[in-house]
Amino acid sequence: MGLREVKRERTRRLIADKAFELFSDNGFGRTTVEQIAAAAEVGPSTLYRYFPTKEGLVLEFVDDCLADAVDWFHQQPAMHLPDGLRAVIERVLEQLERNPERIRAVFDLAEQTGSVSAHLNELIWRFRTDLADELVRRLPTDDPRRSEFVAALSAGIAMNIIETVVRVWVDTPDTVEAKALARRAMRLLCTGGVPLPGAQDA
Amino acid sequence: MGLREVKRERTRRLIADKAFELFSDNGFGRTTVEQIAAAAEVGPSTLYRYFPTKEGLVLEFVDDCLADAVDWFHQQPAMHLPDGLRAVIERVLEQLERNPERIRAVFDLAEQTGSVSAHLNELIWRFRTDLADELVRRLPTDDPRRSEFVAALSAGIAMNIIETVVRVWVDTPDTVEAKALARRAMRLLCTGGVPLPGAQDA
DNA sequence: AGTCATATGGTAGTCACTACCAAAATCTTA
DNA sequence: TAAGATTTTGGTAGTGACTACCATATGACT
Repeated sequence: MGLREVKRERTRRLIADKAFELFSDNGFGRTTVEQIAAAAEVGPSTLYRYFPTKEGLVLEFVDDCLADAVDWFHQQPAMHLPDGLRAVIERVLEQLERNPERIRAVFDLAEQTGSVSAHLNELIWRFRTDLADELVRRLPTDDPRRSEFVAALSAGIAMNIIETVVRVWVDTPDTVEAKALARRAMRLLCTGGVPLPGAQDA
Repeated sequence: MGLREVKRERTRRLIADKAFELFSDNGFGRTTVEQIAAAAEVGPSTLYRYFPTKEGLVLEFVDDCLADAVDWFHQQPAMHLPDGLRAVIERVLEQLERNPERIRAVFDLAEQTGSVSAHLNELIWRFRTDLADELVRRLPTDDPRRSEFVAALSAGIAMNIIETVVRVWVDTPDTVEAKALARRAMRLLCTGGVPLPGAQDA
């Protein structure tokens, strides 16, 4: 790896770190990108070469985790769908757990700031569609409509579990591990602990 | 109702209609709020008194539909949760179906424009949390943690069904009705047609 | 050292959005 | 209906995110 890439990596990290620092000190809305650029000792135009938007500064890590999980799943061999879903869910949580403070910071910012929350939800939505695309490849092709429908619903359920687990997890002092929560969620769903709409009995 | 409110209502509709017109003609990104204000023959400051953001112009109808459904559910008597979930889902779809062209336009814009999609997802997320708050009131209070968890997952599932159904519905020539799709989704979920993650058999 | 590719900082500009104020329209009451 | 109170409106000035563009600086290669 040449010096160029080393520097690029360093600058990128520096910008993101300074950004989180300023956001947590002064709040997202009361921090300007100029201030971030100044703190990282780069020009604003450089900052925008690294990050697409102010919100992107916050969400890059989450984006990477989700993208990684989709890639990873893409390379997995064929397996039964329930196992596959469980595997992606756990993969995402493992990725996120690599940096718990960052995740907490992200969700704190999202809770306080509408535009961050919106971009986060957008990210999540994209993950869901990517996952659905991946799932549909593993479903029978005789009735494409049905398979797309099933894939979309399945991806939604996986996403739902991840999202719910993470939200609980970030609000919890670090005694709980995300994967245990996820397993609990899956058990609740499979055993009827969570009521499915339209089911005959409660 | 005084003349004031009549005019307010008229102006509000006029602005939104002109906005959709311009967006569909020139695209969201290539339309400025000044142009919209000019087309509706009001000043930009007036436009901003009616709508919070450019995206809000697009999403007001969806927002109203979701808000209505939460309100409506809030007033419903106690019922078994599966029936309740089914009821909210159908209520939302009924509301949305009141104005199919608008919904299609909204989702078209969301597909083309990131910021619209982000705001839409944000709206959906808020609906999900509101619904979860409502559900938790109807669950046992002996283990609040568990009830919150179940409520969040249930609300997510309901939202998932609504979202999936609507996305299919807007892409479909109007031969299909949303409620029928929703019932199909519910049946798939309850009968194991959709694989639940971690289930023992596929 | 010299040349090439890329990274950087700065400038100028667009546009969404806010705060504020004076004028116009509507409502109220005598 | 006239006068006053209240709400609605349009305009001005400004902030800040973001883009396009260009000249300069910096690391890469021979």
